[in-house]
Amino acid sequence: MKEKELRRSMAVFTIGTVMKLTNLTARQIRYYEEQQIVQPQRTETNRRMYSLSDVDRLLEIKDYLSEGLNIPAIRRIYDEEKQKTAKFPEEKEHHLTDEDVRRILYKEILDASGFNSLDKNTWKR
DNA sequence: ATTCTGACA
DNA sequence: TGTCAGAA
Repeated sequence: MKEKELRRSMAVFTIGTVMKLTNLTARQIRYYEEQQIVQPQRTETNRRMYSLSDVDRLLEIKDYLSEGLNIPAIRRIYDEEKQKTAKFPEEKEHHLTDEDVRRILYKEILDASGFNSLDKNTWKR
């Protein structure tokens, strides 16, 4: 299943088609890149090229944002995912268990909403 | 015609 | 985030 990963990783979409696929504006797509949460490739002429994975990521970012997460929080999530990938190169699929994601998201949502007065042990687990 | 960067009435 | 300018 390495062939599939390769295809999902190949940058074949222009920002124009990504806009249609994600319903995001070019401004937003470029901004997210600025914030380091998506890293499209560039052509020799400096045009951004996105892969299927990038599109999925953009769609995912849209969800996180609507769930109340801010850019820094989202960046941290992908950074942690990258750290685990580096730690377990073999396990290509489940880098983060559903529980890991829930725990992280719940914490981030509280951070983003400035509701940090609660005891961390209250929603631990 | 499309995309890029930088800037802000 | 929108939008406009000037360049590629």
